[in-house]
Amino acid sequence: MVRVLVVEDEELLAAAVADGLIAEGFDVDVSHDGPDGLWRAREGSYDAIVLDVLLPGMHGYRVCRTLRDEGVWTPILILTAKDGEYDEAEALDTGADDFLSKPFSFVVLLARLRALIRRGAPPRPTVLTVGSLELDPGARHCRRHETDIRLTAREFALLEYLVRKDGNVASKAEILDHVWGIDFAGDPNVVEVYVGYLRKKIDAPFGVETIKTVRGAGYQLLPDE
Amino acid sequence: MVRVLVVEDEELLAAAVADGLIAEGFDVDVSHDGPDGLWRAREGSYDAIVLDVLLPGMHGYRVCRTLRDEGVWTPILILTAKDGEYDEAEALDTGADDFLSKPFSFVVLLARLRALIRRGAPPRPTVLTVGSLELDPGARHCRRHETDIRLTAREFALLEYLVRKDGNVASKAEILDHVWGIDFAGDPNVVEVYVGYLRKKIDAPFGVETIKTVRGAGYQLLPDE
DNA sequence: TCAGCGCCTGAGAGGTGCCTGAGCGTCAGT
DNA sequence: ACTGACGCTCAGGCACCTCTCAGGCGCTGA
Repeated sequence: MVRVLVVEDEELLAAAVADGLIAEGFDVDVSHDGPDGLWRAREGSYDAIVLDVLLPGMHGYRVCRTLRDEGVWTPILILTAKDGEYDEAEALDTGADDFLSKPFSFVVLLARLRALIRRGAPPRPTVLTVGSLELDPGARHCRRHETDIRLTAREFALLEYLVRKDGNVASKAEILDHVWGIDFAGDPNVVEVYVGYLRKKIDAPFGVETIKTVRGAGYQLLPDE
Repeated sequence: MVRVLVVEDEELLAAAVADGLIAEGFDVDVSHDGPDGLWRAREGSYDAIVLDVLLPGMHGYRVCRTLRDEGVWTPILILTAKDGEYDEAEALDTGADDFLSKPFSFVVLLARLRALIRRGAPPRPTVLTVGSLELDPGARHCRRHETDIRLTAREFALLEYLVRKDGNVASKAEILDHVWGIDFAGDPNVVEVYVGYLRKKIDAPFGVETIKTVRGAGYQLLPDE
């Protein structure tokens, strides 16, 4: 079963596209605004996404860019009403895979969508590095200096968050929100505890100190070399 | 060095495109007719091909189709003077990866070409392999070390999904969505049970452990050698 | 120098996720 | 109807993970 997500706020157009795709044998979900589309797309279980640029709540380009930044590489086809050439270039630069300007014919949409799905989500070099530390969120691998490091789910999530902060300081509240979830009601001390676990695994064995405590502000991950 | 082949018979246009691409740092070869373009493209050492449809000697669509039939999956961008919508669909169906109708702007060509190259040539093997494990989705065959392995439909679907993940971790929810279908309402424990079945069939008899459990994240299939 | 606060850490209880064997219903072939 | 293969559910058990707690350390400002 091929699953497609259609993110489009114009009810009529969304319904038309969805019906057409369903008639072609696709399994279609429809979302009507940016944040909701982003949320669904994040689940990562779609084979392709049709994304409008003018969306309530969040611009299509931002949805696209956000997904790519989070390591979601589901093929994305951007729909836009503008047809200036630079828009097209811009769309592709945000990490979209294809582009179609309204008004478009359903036949073209279908052909392009099929081409995207046939091609599939390309395996990208998703490995994040900070100094000698390498993190592969897809494969859930972590290594430093050719040495594999075993991390638990929480440890990995925390480290990934710090890595994506790219050297900036992450406050404890921020970490709690993103790694533990906004509904976490427990002791904020967990963060300190888990930072401790991480230091024991990714710093201490290598004689480095890359997770720095910024007293009163939070934590930051710095390169070791 | 990124190598691009431009197959275009109009001298002026070919020169303009080639010069522009060279200025952008690409290594460009130009071919002026169909058979010659096909011949060069067959060498397979290009990262992308820009292909006109109206060519002396051989139509661009035939060049494209022939290459695909021969197993050459270099990304191809088709250029055409016609702009009827069905032409576009047709171009993509011959196995092209993208499509641009003349007149086009160089900025767009560049953006699209970059997108194609970034994406790379999608590997389309009929037989998937992970280490010594071979999987033929078409024939529904599975073997390891010359030994045929009998799998049930579900087991095969699950294994195929894991293989296609290419070493990345597949979460249980994701597996349920793709292998059992999004409307599956039963016990998520089935995944664990079927992973157990697979391990008994493809790992245990060969003394290897290729299906790894990533606690809190999912499962991943790794090569055995 | 001292008080106070923020951070670190070791120990441990409790919980969750995962594995497995047993067993039931269904369907196709005999 | 019998048999076997298949798909799935269920419950027990284990290992590991997650989080709490409390004592102690060290930085900071008065």
